[in-house]
Amino acid sequence: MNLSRQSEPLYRELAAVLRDELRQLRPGDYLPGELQLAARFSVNRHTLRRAVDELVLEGRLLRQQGKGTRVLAAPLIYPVAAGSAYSESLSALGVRVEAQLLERRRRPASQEERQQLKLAEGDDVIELDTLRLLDGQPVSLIRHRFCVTQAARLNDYRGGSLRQYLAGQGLPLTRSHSLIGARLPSRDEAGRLLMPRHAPLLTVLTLSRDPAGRPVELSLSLSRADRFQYQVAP
Amino acid sequence: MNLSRQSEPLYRELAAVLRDELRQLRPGDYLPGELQLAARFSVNRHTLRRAVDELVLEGRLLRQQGKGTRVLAAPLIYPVAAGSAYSESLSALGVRVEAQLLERRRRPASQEERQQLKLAEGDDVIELDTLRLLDGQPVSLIRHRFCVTQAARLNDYRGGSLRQYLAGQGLPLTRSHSLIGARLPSRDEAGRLLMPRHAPLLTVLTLSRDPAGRPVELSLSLSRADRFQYQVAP
DNA sequence: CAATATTTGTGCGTATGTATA
DNA sequence: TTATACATACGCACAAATATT
Repeated sequence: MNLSRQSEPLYRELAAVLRDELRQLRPGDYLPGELQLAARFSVNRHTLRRAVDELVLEGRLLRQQGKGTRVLAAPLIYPVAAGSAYSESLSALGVRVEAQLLERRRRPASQEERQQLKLAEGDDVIELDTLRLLDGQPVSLIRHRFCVTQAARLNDYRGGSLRQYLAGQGLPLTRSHSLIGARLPSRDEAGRLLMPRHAPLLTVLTLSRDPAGRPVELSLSLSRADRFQYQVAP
Repeated sequence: MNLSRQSEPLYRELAAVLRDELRQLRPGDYLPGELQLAARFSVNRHTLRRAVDELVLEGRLLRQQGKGTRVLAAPLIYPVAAGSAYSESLSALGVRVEAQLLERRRRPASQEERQQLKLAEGDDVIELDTLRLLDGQPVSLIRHRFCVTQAARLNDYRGGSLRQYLAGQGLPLTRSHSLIGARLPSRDEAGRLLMPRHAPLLTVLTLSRDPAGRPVELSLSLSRADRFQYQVAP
């Protein structure tokens, strides 16, 4: 096979060929070994690895030392309306929504938390970490922080829609404002979301208020940008 | 120098050392050459390059073939209110805002454009590409698409705030809804924004309407996520 | 202007370490 | 234990972009 195109380096030519061939494979399939592929294309293993690097960066492949290199599921975007609850708008689309409670902590509030939630120095916050799954695939990692005055209401929460649960407890929340950004995941976050470290996260920091307008919850959601977009509607 | 490694690979130890030393340098400074650095740490040039790769991935360094490797400016976040015009909210913060018109095209509308802008089959759109600079640094790449009926109004636009210009032409626009996501830049986009290919972009697709409520403009903005966050306020 | 040096980019070869089956 | 997979690290050579003489 002749990979002579001018101007493009060999490893990117290779990446293009592999990118194309990936479409013949199903998610979860393993790529042939690096030595085998390098031999097939008659290139050095380093060069083959560089080509594979490109596809890993693009989020198409997942490398696992000792096991092999797997094809990842094709990205799917689930638009989400900002105004409504997370779960409702999605289940309306026929998507299976799950939420797992990962951890529950109580600790002193940071300065930013005190400012946003109008807390006094020395106050504690309750922190809940949850993982959101859409159709069984992890999509968002959410860190909720509540005033400690709401602790009693949160005691029995075990999973599922947190906003629905709170509404049932007599505490309907409305979003007050959000700050949206993007960054790369930490090693830990990438692990929990089963994503490559090189694919971006969409970050949404939201302050929510109770019906009386008091700030109650500060949440930071980290979502796989290849599975998720955030919709702002009037 | 002994880079004792228990668990951490050499190139990441090196990256940590370099990351630390970068704080002594000013943005725009050049790093010593690769051969020089490799010699100083007594490692192979590949290993040194791999360490530098890490910092390039993190957006701290910019490589330029034939010139050298430069230290980039520390990330700065400019929150932007969704409701107001891009320029106003920023110049209020004392930031120098510029907009360059890169390109102007007229072409047939795509299906999505016809649907969003309520156009008929065969209608054309006017497409303007602009580059936004904050304090002289490129931050956003924006693609504006207008109904061809607005063509006359756009003829004299050469740069600066597009919304302000249009308001002056008797066409004040208001945002109707936005879809926010994140992805990695293409090679071309990264080049125009002077950013590494591995740092994420925040993408905002916005539909704007004229005072009568008619959809007039569809814009897609691509912003460096390390310089930009999007704020949604009520 | 041309020639040359410097700097990063690409590619090959080899060896060894580490995780997994 | 052994075999196989990916991970790290060394070496050398040349190409391409840029700067300098």
